[in-house]
Amino acid sequence: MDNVLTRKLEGLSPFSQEDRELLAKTVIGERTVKAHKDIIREGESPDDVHLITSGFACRHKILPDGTRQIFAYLLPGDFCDLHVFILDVMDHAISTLSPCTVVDIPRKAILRLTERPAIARALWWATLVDESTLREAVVNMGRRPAEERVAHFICELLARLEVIGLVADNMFNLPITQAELGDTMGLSTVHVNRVLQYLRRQKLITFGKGSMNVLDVEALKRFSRFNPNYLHLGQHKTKIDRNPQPGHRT
Amino acid sequence: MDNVLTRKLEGLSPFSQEDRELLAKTVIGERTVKAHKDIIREGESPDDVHLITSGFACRHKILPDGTRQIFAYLLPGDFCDLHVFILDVMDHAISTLSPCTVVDIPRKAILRLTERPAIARALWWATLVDESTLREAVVNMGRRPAEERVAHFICELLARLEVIGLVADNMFNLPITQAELGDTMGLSTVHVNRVLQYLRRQKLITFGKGSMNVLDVEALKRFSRFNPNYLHLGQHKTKIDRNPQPGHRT
DNA sequence: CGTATCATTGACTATCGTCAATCTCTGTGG
DNA sequence: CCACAGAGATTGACGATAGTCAATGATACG
Repeated sequence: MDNVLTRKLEGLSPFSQEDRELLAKTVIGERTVKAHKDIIREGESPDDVHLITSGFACRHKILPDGTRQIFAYLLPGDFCDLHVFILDVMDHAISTLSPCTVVDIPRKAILRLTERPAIARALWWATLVDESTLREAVVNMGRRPAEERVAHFICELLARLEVIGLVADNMFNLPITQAELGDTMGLSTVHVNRVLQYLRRQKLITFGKGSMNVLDVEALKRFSRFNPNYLHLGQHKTKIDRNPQPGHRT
Repeated sequence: MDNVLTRKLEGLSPFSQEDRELLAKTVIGERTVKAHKDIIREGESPDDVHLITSGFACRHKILPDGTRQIFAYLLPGDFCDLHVFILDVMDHAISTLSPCTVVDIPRKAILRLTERPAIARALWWATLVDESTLREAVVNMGRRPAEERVAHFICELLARLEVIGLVADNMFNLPITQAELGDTMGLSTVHVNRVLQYLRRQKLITFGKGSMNVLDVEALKRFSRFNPNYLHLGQHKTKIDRNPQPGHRT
């Protein structure tokens, strides 16, 4: 049974047995972190790199006026701060949304990983997919009305969680509040609530008690014009993109 | 006289004479591209990497309904598509906003660059700064009202252009239309116009005939709560951040 | 000049935010 | 077992920000 990191990185291409073993040896020493705790704060420059192995965390910034913007969800298999190798300090914070387990990986171990070309390439790939996901977040905030925006976000989470095996029957754990969803989508809590009700009325989803249930995947994808290309799923051709959207032209 | 690329990459740390020479040898063979032309289209996987050496280009996506979202400005010294080394295809397009000059650099030449540790590190750094800038774009779209959003964008451009020596007297060339500004900020053309008028009335800027003039830099930074940390300017401590904003707490 | 592109304006609308109250749980202490 | 507190979800009323539409200016270019 491979760990989440291996599973995710093999999205690009399969590893040799040695690479897989090295990865397994590297991902050891899980610790638990409670919900709503900081893993790294803005301004810090941690010695270890942090890998989420279970639970939901997020990258976010808090503005001078106290409002918050979340710009990325970190799921099991995601690195928090590979970049601190190069950039001196964190320019944003990383906090847990739900209880998480985290592995602290020393810089040295990461350097050892990057000596293996296949792994180095996979890490590079993961970074680029993060960047691509961020670009889509800009599109989402800039050009989609609230209903589509939230729907698109749900499609993205569904696709990403499916890859790491955390979706069953189009349903997944999402133990976050509507206020946190608002901080993610750039919407007020009240408006998030209205949007969720709309999506429920449309029989697209149900959401409550920390669980998201997508009732009609195809309709949700159509509604939000979800095109999973930007996730560069590669090997992971799961059912989420077996029916690619034809280009809409109006 | 160093080229724009060298000048930009030395923001992290100075290069040896050999590294500087290698960079100079690599950046040869400029070609001109007219305004509003695609440099790379979505879906392509170019053989060469493209470096902007003068003019403004942008990363953008066009949505099914025809609306467009620009999510990054590419200035002289910026690479368009270093990532196509790893990701198979472009998930977005890159087009010129103004007339540009571009250097096409073959994959091989890039590989030769990355054999020099200092250069490899600098390229890695540049990629991470791009990502950080993208994060700030999400914050900007999600949590700032239109006036601050546009003001913040102007501060960012000012800081980035200053580093490469394209600002004189707080004034810089910006030959783009208000519609393009709208596609950048997630605003309608009409609203961009209203916002620009507001900023003019406040005596913060003037903008017209392809030229942006920041009348009161400090006031503009204060107004948009601009904190340049995310640009990781490093060596480039120019006057833009000689007066860092104290943390506002309300 | 005539045309095209961009900037500007006004009137109207709609999306979304704010405020404040209420409701629904869930867990806790008595 | 029940009352109560606290967190989060939900509602309604209202206002503000930003979009749409359509007309009008301004400028540049052939």
